[in-house]
Amino acid sequence: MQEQNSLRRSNRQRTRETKAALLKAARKLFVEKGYAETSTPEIVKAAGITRGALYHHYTDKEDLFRAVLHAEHETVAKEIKNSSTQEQANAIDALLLGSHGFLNAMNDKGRVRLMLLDGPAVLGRSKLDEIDRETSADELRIGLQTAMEAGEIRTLPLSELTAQLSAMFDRAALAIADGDKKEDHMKVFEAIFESLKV
Amino acid sequence: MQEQNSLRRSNRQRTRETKAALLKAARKLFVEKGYAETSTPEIVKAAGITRGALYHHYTDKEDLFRAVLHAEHETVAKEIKNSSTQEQANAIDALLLGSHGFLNAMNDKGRVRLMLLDGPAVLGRSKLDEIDRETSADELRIGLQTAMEAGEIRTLPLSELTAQLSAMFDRAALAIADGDKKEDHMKVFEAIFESLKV
DNA sequence: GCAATAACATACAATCTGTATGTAAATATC
DNA sequence: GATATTTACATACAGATTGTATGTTATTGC
Repeated sequence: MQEQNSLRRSNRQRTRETKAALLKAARKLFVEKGYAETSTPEIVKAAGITRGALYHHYTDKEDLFRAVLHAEHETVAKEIKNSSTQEQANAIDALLLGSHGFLNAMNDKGRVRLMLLDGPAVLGRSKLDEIDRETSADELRIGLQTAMEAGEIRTLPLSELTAQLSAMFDRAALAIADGDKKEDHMKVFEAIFESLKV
Repeated sequence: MQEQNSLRRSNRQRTRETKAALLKAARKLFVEKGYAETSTPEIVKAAGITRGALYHHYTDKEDLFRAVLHAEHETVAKEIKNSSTQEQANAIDALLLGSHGFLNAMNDKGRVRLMLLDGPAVLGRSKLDEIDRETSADELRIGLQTAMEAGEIRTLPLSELTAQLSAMFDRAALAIADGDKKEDHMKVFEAIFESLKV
């Protein structure tokens, strides 16, 4: 005698809803208090489920964190994409526009903590970079590569240049979320991008 | 009837020795396993004391970590200083030499983890930057400032430039400790430093 | 309709952290 | 130089957290 009421959901739907609630609650708490200070009992309470469900869908707390970060990277990638709809004529302008988009998307203390402080410490840079490649499609690297091949910017070790520029973006985002002026950081970017010209 | 044997130590000496043993054991474990995975029982066991002593000398685990990081930053600052004994004629060369020194000093996976991954996550960038100012005397910033004032390099927002260059150094150190070639990162540095010329 | 499995909930064992309390050694005081 | 006070610990404890083991209920495959 099964309950044939409105609560009936397929397994796929149940999983989807549970995971969604879990991710939402976890993101909120990770953002507010950081990874280490957020407990799984807190998370599941906020999500309206139990720890049993959490450990059914994710292998451990770190795995849940990884899922949250993955979604966050996707969101940021999307926001950046939306912010710069039109194609840019040259590489430098594209870089500048991308920087603006990134800094705007990252202008959030919690998000910065999630992605730039806890992320590397909890998952390590390599796993983090992997998420980044998956979600952002390695946009910066590709952009630099095409610009290099087109002779628009100097030929330099691609991976290393990408890593270092990316590090600059991250640090700027961190500083801006902490009160720095976006414009001042952009001035530095402009100078450095300018210098990449052949 | 006091024990007048060789074990008699002044309080100052007791404290010094206990703290030293604690710092040494803690550093080793933090480097090997990271902050979160290292427990205080482990640390005190390795140091040959008890948790009571730890909590007597440091307010909590984070405070001990801060002390470890402080010492580490001092060591690195010293290593860099030693590596570049002679004064450089111009700002760019000084930057290049400093970069070499930094990357050499940081060529250690554990040290990188300690200072560049766990450090920011556990203490936050602001506290970390404070340690850096205390130990390195803000060398990079001063160097850039004098170079700027001497008209050797472009005038740009000083703090922001310092932060971004520092971020590049850090990321390069991280990547090199992870297997990247130092030379490739140096090529990028060279290009960017070159571009700072007026 | 029943077996098998997925999606949970509950209970448990092993830590870990910070604190409270107790003790011995060193130092200040008279 | 004996005693009081403070410092430097050690031990014991309370609360909380993590991952796992074990149940239970709902869904799905046959």
